[in-house]
Amino acid sequence: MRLSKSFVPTLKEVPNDAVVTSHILLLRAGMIRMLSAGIYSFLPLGYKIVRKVVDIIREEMDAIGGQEFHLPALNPIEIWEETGRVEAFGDTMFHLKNREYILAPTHEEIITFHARNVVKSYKDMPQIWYQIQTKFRNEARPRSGIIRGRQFLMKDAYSLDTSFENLDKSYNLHDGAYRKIFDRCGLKYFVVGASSGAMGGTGSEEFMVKSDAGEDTVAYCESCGYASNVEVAESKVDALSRNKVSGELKEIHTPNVKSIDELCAFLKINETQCAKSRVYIFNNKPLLILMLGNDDVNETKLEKILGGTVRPGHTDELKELTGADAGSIGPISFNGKIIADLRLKNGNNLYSGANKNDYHVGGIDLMRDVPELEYADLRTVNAGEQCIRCESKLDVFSAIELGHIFKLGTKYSLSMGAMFLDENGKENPIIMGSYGIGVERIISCYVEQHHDENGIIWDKVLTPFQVNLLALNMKKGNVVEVSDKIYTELTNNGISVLYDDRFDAQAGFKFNDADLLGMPIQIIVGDKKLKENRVEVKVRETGERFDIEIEKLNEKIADIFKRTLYP
RNA sequence: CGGGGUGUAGCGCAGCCCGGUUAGCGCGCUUCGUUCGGGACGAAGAGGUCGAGAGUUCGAAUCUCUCCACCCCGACCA
Repeated sequence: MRLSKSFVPTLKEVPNDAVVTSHILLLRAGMIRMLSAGIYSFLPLGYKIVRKVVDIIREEMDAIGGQEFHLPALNPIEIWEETGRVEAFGDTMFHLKNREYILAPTHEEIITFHARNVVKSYKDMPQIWYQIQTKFRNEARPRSGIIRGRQFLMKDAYSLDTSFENLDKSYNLHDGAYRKIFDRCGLKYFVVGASSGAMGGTGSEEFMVKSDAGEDTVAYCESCGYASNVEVAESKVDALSRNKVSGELKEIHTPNVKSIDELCAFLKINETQCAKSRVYIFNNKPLLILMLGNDDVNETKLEKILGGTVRPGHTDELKELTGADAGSIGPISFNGKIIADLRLKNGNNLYSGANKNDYHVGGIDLMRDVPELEYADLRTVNAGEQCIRCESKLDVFSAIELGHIFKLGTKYSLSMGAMFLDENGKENPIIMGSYGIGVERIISCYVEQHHDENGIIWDKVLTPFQVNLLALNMKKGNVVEVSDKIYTELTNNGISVLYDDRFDAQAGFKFNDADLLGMPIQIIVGDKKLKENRVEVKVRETGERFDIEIEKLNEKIADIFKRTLYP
């Protein structure tokens, strides 16, 4: 492709609204442009990368027996009402104004719709159905360029099986395919145990890329490889040990003491002597959660235990429900259900709020003073705690979710009536799995992982063109002649070439654009070296430069490509 | 949805507090000339409903109100 005839609007300056590196570089390289918050156009160069990613995904999905569909993004709302997910998605789902349609945020319902009409016998399974298609989610806050958009490309796959054992097989096939896909794309990633959230189901794993731009938080153990989304992560922390003697309940005046730290400082006690209270609303009823010291409530764990969604109580509700403001709330005389974290189990001589502003209560014995108290693991894991498996120190960091695989089980088949007859003529629900990959996120993560101060560094797999040919001075006849010849020859040999043949652009301009765009090999044709019948070859990743005789150019390029740029 | 910020030429910004010629600067763009291997130089140009609407005023980019858009933090999120 001749750059002089192409639309590749590179930017020298960083657009004001871009903060995340991948966003900045993709904008500057003329690969994407924003239309509206969370809605992006791919320009020709960027779309070439999308197609490369999609091709890899397609190959690996086909390799595990996947069959590609193309399902409608425009869906009648009734199908979504069958599973109750219109409500579950809430405002995240786009609704049309002039017809009872929605824009699909995912496709479990549509797949199940087709499955129930067609898959009637155990002989019809297993099936793996997938598509690579645009999804719509009305994100309250899109961010980080194409990492979180309101419209985005997703590879979504669904498995249909006769049993949970067979679901495991389909799930493992996807696990393997996903690893191949991300490996081939040149990504460093890891796999973590995850929450299945609103998707429902019995098990799930996420494919994560470590990144400050990420919105998920991951706990990771370097020594044994334990990796888990903090939503479900566990660590080894000491529980309370019960004192032999329980003290008397006593109310203590604690003016202006709100946080656990303030309480400890005021009473000169340790935080492990404190029970922190958080009030949630579950099914319109108040729920008090007790945590040891400064431990944070993990709302995902809480919701899993309760089997429904909770919300933190509003400030004005707290006073009404407990008689006190946040900071003075506690379990004694609390009117409602109370659940305590396992670390507090059977603790005594504890301090907590008195449900009266500026007062705390000491000498609490949970066994004595909080009857019928339930315990559960409700903690959020912190960095530096011991790994649940090997007791080494856990690392906690941000990560971008690239893909997510779920064992759905029967959630959709039961609610939508997708049944089959087994070998004994007995009717059973289809056992389903669902598997997603964010296409734009692969690209963003790649750029996050492969760039330097000058721009993007593509390897030979995802790059929009394999070679960037720079004719340094188009006003010199010999430069044009040789460049044109190289361009034609390489193209005829099946090597894709972006040919910077811009007439007016100066050498420095072309060098900088080439580094920004990041094709793996640059061939630089300049008057100076042409006099010795040589051109320069530069490897973008390493910065290596070679002066090559024109006759040996093909050989050299083949040689460089033979080396795996990212092993 | 809560908090904070921004909106002036294609991009990056100044001007606004303290209202007053024809709204500036850098980059980019057009034309001509010079230059030509790391974002050149000179000269001459084009390009603006100052986010939108209403108000105050003799006069508004500037003050007031409403709305919109975008960014960041949080909440939420498969």
